[in-house]
Amino acid sequence: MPFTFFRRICRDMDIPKQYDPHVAFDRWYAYWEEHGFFNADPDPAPSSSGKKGPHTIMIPLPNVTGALHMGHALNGTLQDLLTRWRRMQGYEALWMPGTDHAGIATQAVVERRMLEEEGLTRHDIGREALVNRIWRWKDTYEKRILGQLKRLGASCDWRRTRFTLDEVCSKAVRRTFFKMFSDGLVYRGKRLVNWDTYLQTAVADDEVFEEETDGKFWTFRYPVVGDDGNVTNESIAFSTTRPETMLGDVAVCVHPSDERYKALIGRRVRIPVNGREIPIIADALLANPELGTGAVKVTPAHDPNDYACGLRNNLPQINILNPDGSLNEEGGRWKGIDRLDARPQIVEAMESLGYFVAVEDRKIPLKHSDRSKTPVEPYLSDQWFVKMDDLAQKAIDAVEDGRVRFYPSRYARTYTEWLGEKRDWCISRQLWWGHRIPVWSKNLTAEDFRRYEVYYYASTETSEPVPVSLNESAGTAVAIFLPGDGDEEDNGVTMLVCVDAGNEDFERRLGAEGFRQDEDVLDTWFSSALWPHETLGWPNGPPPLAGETASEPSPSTLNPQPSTENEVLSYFYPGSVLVTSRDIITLWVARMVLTGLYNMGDVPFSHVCIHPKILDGFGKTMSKSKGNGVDPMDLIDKYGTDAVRFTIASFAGETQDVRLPVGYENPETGEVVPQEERHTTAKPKDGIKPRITFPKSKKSLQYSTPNYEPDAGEPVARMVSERFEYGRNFCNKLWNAARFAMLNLEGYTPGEVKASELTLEDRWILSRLSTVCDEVTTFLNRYQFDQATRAIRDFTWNEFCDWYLEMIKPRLRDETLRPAAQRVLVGVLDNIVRLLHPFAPFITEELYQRLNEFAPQRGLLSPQQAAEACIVAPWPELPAEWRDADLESRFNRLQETIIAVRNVRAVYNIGPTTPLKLALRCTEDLVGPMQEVAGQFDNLAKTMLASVGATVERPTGSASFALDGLEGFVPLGDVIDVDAERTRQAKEADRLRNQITGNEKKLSNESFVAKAPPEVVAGVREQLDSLRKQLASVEQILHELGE
RNA sequence: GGGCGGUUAGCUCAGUUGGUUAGAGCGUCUGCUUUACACGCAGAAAGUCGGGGGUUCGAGUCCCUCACCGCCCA
Repeated sequence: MPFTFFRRICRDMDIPKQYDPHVAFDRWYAYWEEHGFFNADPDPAPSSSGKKGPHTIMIPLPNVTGALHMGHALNGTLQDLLTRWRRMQGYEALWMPGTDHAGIATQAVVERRMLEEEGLTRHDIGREALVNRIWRWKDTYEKRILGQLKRLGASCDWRRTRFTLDEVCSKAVRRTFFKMFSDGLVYRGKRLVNWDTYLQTAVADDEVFEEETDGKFWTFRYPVVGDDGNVTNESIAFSTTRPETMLGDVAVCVHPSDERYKALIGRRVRIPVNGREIPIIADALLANPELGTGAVKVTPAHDPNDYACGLRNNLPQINILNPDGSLNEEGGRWKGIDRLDARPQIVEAMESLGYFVAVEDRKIPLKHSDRSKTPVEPYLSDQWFVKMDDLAQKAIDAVEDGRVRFYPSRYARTYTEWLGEKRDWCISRQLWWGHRIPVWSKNLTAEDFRRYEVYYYASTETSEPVPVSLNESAGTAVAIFLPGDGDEEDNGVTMLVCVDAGNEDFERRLGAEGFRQDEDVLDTWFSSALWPHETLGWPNGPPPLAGETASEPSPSTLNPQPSTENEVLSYFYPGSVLVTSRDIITLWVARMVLTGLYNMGDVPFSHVCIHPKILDGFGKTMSKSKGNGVDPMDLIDKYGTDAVRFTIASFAGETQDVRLPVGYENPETGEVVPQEERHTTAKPKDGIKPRITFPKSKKSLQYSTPNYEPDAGEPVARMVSERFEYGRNFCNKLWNAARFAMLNLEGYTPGEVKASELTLEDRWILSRLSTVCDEVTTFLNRYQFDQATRAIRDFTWNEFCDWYLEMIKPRLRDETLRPAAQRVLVGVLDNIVRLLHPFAPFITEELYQRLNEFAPQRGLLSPQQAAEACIVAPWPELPAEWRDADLESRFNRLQETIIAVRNVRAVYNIGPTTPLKLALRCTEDLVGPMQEVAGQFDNLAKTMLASVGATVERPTGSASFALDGLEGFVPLGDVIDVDAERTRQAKEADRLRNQITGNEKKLSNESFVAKAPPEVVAGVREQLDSLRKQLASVEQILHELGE
């Protein structure tokens, strides 16, 4: 058993001076997993278990295309932080892990690699073989991704890990599609898409990027056709960057108010390269009289603006391209030639026909496919759509009425405005990797038609065809009928049948009858939209947990209602909060809400926490493909998980994205060179790979960039970012504070601490601790992670370590005072450790377990048995009565005094071991308190409080300071440099005078006194008073120095 | 073109509903092996809050405008 083993280690081993994150990771991650602390299950007895109920977070499923990057590390850290925090608060906290098949991205990566390494295309190996290869890729990366999450400390319920293409998710996808199809929400239609001619698939708008390319801007003329059908001398000129699209032109368009062309509107022109006659039309939206010739050609099938114009003006759509980018039969003599090769030939033809006008070079913004990096073509193709009007409206309502709330709230607008467009969702992708569209179709023969005519009439008797359920399949298949899409003139009727999951027999029967399943797969977002409920087992009941034997899958039935027997689903749905970055609010968040409402009748989560993005040192989004990315695993290697998490959490504020400048490190010497932009774009030149030069060690090393792989065996400079020293140093500080405490716990006994045993510093630290616990809870409630980290860090370092620990040292050396000091110390430390656990789980578990060894019973202020582990220890909550503003301000006065003495020491360059004396002149009410803490002057400033009182005289040869209601004198004898001291005091006097003038000005301003709130005016008066007193003291000091 | 966010110390960022002298970490400078910590301790220097205009007794904070950077949508 690892724990008893650890007990032994603990006794026998000294506590090292430096925290070793790797040791802690190895020890505790396995321990947590073995004890099942990550597992979340429905609470069978919610009324008596003491649990606060469920807290559910669904991971924004990383896609299996590649490894995780800094963005994922931030995203994962925040989710784990929330999960651990809620778990400690007593919620049944579920963090659901899983990965996404990421259709096009993954297929493209595998295809590209296959082509590079083996020279094969997907058409060479076929659908099944390609899909098998992608599954192997998925297995590799899924493993890697889950491993990365674990190294980040993720406390996911790994038993519930899902993959969007696994059986559970597939059934949910299939059911949703079937349900939507049955409800008439899914339809097939033509649409202009971004066509990747290389991958031969449509790519979504967010999968294309624009790049300036060198292009040409041609101007041509089309001759106007006379009434006799022959071309006239008149012509109309237009410009284009893609001359080949002339083959698909269906009109020439001018602005209705353009005087130059008014007379031509309604007449016809002839396209010289194919002889087609097309009209000249007027359309104010498309033609801009200010641009070029003012006339534009209209190619609805190959340009989005022209497409819209075509719809407005009832123009035909002529597709001129084959899927591979070559021209089809519309290309005439260029049929079969790639459109880019045909382009110059068509220009030449126009020129020889005499219709060429001009050409100029021009930079053209051209859309490229993110996946293949080749230019995309606007292309008209058959696609499947989901009708958005009603679904989108319900999802908008859910945000507007507050059932779903965005943090920060401004992001709600991104969501509602996008959904408000209610553009139908194109859900088909021409890919092989994904959920195949479960629709079978056939152009019905006369015999087929007789068999299905009942359904045909049922479906088409209404003005708009409705889906009808087929009796042959026990209601698990529905059909719609469309006008035939065969090539023949009279092609009758096409029947489309959508089949629910689990009806393979019926699918086979359809196949036997000559029905063919749609080749396309569904958009990846269609399956990830179901993530919040499909992972919990909608619609077939709780999925088997990994490691358990799978139960028989329940038979699929046509039951559009959510299963009421699935207690996992009913307990954990709806989720609590979705944590993500803003770029997928529309693509994913909106669609999850929409499908959640559709399938479950309820929103998938009540909060959406939008966190910043991590940018590189130049303000660019970090990505592996840009070469500016930092691998979080490298950072974890170097700084440790706790440090990376704590630093990352400190980034996560509400306002903006975070720049993360990085450097390259020479692993041998540790020398770091800051990254420059040229490093990210450098490419091998003449076979020589770029190197980073390290000026100090006079070495140069290769480094990894996406542009090339370092040579095998070469030492490689690794990427680092010194900002993570923030977290590392803090962890080490905590470690050593705990180390100090444990070294001083010798002889600790648990026991109640009586009020009388509490010293000033005890009361102060308890007051501060209580405040800080409350603040951190509040910040986390608002997802203000940066504020939470700051509150904890400042408290732990600047208050607990810098003051409290220093102040109790004398008591820990005193036999009689030690027991109470130990009890308060260990109690405070225990709270700090628990407070920090969600941020830095490993160091806190390590310390908590060590504390369990030294002081298994501890607490504020009466001892209790500590929890088995920090991960399941209660979240700190301390009495509000401990917060004492008055006491804190008295304590601040003490701190200020000590700082002033230290200042004297520093200014006069007096070593820390040289004892000093201090005389304090102060008001009567301060005499007692100052005498009480006299020991602390000695302890914290090596200074003896020689005298204190209202009438204390300034000893000659003293360095002095003046605080509010307090003057201090440090006799320095010969050490004092009178000139230096005079300069110092004169400077202080100037500073005070400036402020006094400022305040006097304010008070002499009548409108300030009249209009500002009275408490503000009073505050200024009070301050002025105090400043004047301080100035008087300083002037007195100066006066004495002058003598 | 529309929308959102940003511009505060050399760098990276905080700065609640307007109200004392604008903060932190890193870096810089000075001193320190002070029995938890040099991944540390004690000090110090450093900002015309992007420019301009306005509202107000009072603006880093609210309004207008311009410039630049980033993202989203067309």
